[in-house]
Amino acid sequence: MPELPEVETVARLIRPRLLGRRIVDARIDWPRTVGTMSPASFRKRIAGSPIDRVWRRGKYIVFDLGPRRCLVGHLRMTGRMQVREPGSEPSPYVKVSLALDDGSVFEFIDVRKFGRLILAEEPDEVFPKLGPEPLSDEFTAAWFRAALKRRSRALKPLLLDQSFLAGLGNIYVDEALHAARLHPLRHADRLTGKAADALHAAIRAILEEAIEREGSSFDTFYRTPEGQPGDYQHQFQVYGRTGKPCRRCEAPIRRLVVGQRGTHICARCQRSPRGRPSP
DNA sequence: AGCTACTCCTGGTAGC
DNA sequence: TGCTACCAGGAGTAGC
Repeated sequence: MPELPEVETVARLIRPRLLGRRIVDARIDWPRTVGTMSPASFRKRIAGSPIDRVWRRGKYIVFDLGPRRCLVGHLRMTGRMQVREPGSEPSPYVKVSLALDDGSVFEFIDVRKFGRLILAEEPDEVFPKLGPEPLSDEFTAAWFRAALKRRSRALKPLLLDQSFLAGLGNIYVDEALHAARLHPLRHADRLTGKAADALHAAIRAILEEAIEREGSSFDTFYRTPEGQPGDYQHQFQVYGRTGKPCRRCEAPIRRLVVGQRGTHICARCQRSPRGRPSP
């Protein structure tokens, strides 16, 4: 599922194809994708809009479309965005198409239809409360230490909470916790400063490397807008490696369920909150 | 505050 | 081979 590195990759790859273009028309094949606005209204309002900027916040991609108009996209589970050349065949599972002034077409593709592409005046109308960007200067080790101290929740649900920290999802949370040798059920306020710093460093390092590798493509869904798979899945230490040996200690990777989410750990490297290896 | 349960979806796969 | 049942999960919401 697309998380911060995948979303950042999408933004980087579609940006040069969109900047300076103007949207001339829209086609909506699945009305829910554009939220509560009617397809007719969406089409009428977006036509003629210039694409001034393409940026990312957490897992959202935002298209600034002139004064007091923007398009806010979220890929959720299986969403993709791409810009196809004039005259080329439409992709399967396209939910929204935006015809651009050079003949190319922006496509929002989404097999499971969870993704959204919302037209609004300001992004804040669409964004829920979002925590800091993990790769920004705001996300310092000191801030993270203090923020963890204020929360009693288990690390896994806390790190998945976008209002705490924006951009992490199931994969990168599991990877970061393993890198920092922390069990997903450890409680945030019980971490030592050293452990909090290790987690902070792990989150940043993993996200940076994943972006460098254009994200992860562990199943048939995620592809970069150029149609290429990402490369970070080869770096996975725990995610999707149930039963395989931990690359650090050889113990088999275990899968558990935490907060309805599949969770992957090395029971030897990541000690349970009780201080014993997980059952 | 933070937990669980439920909802939205459908391709892939396990089991028969 | 062909069918059915179930799984994956981000995030919003409801209820406790």
